[in-house]
Amino acid sequence: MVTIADVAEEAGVSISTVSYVMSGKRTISPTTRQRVERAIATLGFSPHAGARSLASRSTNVIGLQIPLRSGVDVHVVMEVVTGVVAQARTHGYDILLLTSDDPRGMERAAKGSMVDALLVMDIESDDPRIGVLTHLEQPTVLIGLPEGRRTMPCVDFDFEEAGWLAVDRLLAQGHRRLALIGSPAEVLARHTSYADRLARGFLAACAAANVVGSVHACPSSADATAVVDEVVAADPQVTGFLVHNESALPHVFARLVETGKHSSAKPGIVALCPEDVALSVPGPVDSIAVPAEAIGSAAADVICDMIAGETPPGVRLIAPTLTVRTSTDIVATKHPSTTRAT
Amino acid sequence: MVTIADVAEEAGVSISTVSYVMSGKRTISPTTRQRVERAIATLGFSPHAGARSLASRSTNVIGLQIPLRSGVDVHVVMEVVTGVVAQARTHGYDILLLTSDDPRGMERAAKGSMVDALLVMDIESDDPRIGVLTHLEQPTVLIGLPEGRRTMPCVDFDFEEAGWLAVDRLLAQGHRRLALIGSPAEVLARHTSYADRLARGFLAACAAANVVGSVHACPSSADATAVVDEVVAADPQVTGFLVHNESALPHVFARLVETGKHSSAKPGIVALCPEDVALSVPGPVDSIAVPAEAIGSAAADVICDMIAGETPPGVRLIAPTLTVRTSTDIVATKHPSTTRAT
DNA sequence: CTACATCGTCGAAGCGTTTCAACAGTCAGA
DNA sequence: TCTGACTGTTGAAACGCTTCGACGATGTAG
Repeated sequence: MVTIADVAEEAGVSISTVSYVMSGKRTISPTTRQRVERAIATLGFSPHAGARSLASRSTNVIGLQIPLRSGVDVHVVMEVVTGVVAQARTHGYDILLLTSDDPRGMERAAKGSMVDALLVMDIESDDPRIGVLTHLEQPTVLIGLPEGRRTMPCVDFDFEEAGWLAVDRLLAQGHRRLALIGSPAEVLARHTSYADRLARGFLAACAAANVVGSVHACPSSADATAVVDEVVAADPQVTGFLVHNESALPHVFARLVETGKHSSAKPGIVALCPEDVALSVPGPVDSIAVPAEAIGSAAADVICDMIAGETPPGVRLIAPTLTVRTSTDIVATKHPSTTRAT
Repeated sequence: MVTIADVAEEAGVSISTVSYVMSGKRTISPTTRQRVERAIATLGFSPHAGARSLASRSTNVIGLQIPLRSGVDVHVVMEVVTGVVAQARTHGYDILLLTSDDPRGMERAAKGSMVDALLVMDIESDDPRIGVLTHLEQPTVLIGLPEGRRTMPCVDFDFEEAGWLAVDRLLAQGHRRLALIGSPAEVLARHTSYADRLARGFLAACAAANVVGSVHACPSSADATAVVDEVVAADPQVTGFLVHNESALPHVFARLVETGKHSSAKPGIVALCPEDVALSVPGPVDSIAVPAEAIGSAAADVICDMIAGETPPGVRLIAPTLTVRTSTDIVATKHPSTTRAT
């Protein structure tokens, strides 16, 4: 292993000079800098992460808790992770993967100084992990939005607003009885933050417009077809559907087309999903994009800022955007950006 | 921060004694051990990972390179990751996420002593990263199977054998013209290891049986339907289909049912995908499970053994299993385990 | 020409572990 | 009773880096 001492010797300078060249924390003459940089290159030196973290009391690693629970949308999770990793790297941070849903994994990483900060996904409305997290020294950011007093910075897509936006669109198309075909039952049951907020926005918008709206759990499989049939059987006059379930979307779409509830002439669906999923369905659907990768990079930005000592933004919500595909004039209706602070 | 010195003082012993209690590398009297353990518990001590890695020259972290390229099956990737993380934890290892496809990310992690070993997914038949990896000090395991001289331990599902097995089944059902509906074109184009091997096994089995077999790329979207139509148009007599594309499966299934190529009475499909995907399709299909999580934990086992200094097994392939769902007697045909070594 | 910043560099003191060599104490065998 | 082996414990030396304080050398103002 090549150490900083080897570099120092090769360059004919002291160890501290090499260190200062690398960190830029002191002014160094151009000639010295060049000699050191050349020595680093020739020897292929890269500093020992452990030694560095011991001396500097920081690791340049962020712990990322990702959900393994059933019912979560892997596609979206992966995109969020992608966004986090890529953006964290631009700030010079690596990602340590934490998967156990039990918060002791995070505690272990934090107390063992393995990470400088924690990023937690798959937040529930009343998440039991938050208690543990508040006692840690490292800054923490939630991807999601718990209910009640928010003691911790949060980043997420504005699902509540997305509910309003979808209802707006369905109303504009003349629908007066709406259904939200949502996440699998287990996701709703544990009050996953995004599902709760979407339902809240959807129902509030329906109530505000004095229109009937109902929320339905839906499995991520072909059984989604059955759910559609049940919803229609329960209220045959339902004509507008907000679908928030990536895996179920193809099935729901197919069934609604079959039963004449959706066509390009008479559209009845707004899909809430990543763009490529909306495009992969055999026919046009209006959709609100879940900007999963953007959520990830926003979260990475926030947490890196916090590590750098900047004050966290409280809550940062990414505004939804509706893309219309069912009218002949294809337009992207951008919604005003709603970055709120708490 | 509470250090080992605090624990030592609290317990009334020396620092080294505390260290030996934790590592178990020396015999300690029961009374001392208890005192130390109590002190650790009261103070809530957990050792500083950086200091530990500096002194012991090992990090207890494994770097995992996961693919972000287009066309890969996120579902399968996630399951592999799950398996890796869970199994690595049982060996006391954490996972550092590396996502850049450029091998310099891995080099950085390795040379900076951030990881004790590397696990690389999404291997291509002639993977350019392997050259870089061989020059690293840390042991490396590939999840996948490159062609040619294998200088590195590999773990994977036996896709080649799966090709044979699928053909066996289709032949047994009386099919004589077979098609493999496979991965997206970009995956085939870059010669992703599993796609190559599956095609090889499939074609070899067809040739051995003196039967027509063809391989087709297929996008992971509703356009899969078009691919089915093209395949059938090109050779209307094709009756047996091996489908290896999780996202396309529902569409391919639907189209083959519509066109009368598949029904429970006259089955024409073998699906190669995770079990739950095969079960989510609206009707019975025979399937060969891709045991993604098992691949992940097998890889974790191998790499942990290597770190522990045990000799690697060369190549470890997990044998495929066919599950028959289209006959009235539902049986799992287990294939003889084929763990080969190179 | 002196006084005083400023600049570039260096020596050395940590950072919190692990682990080696050594050392008291106990015990069994001669 | 003495010797040697073994047990349980300890002090101190690494491990490779960051960073503080100090120190000449140079430039600038009085």
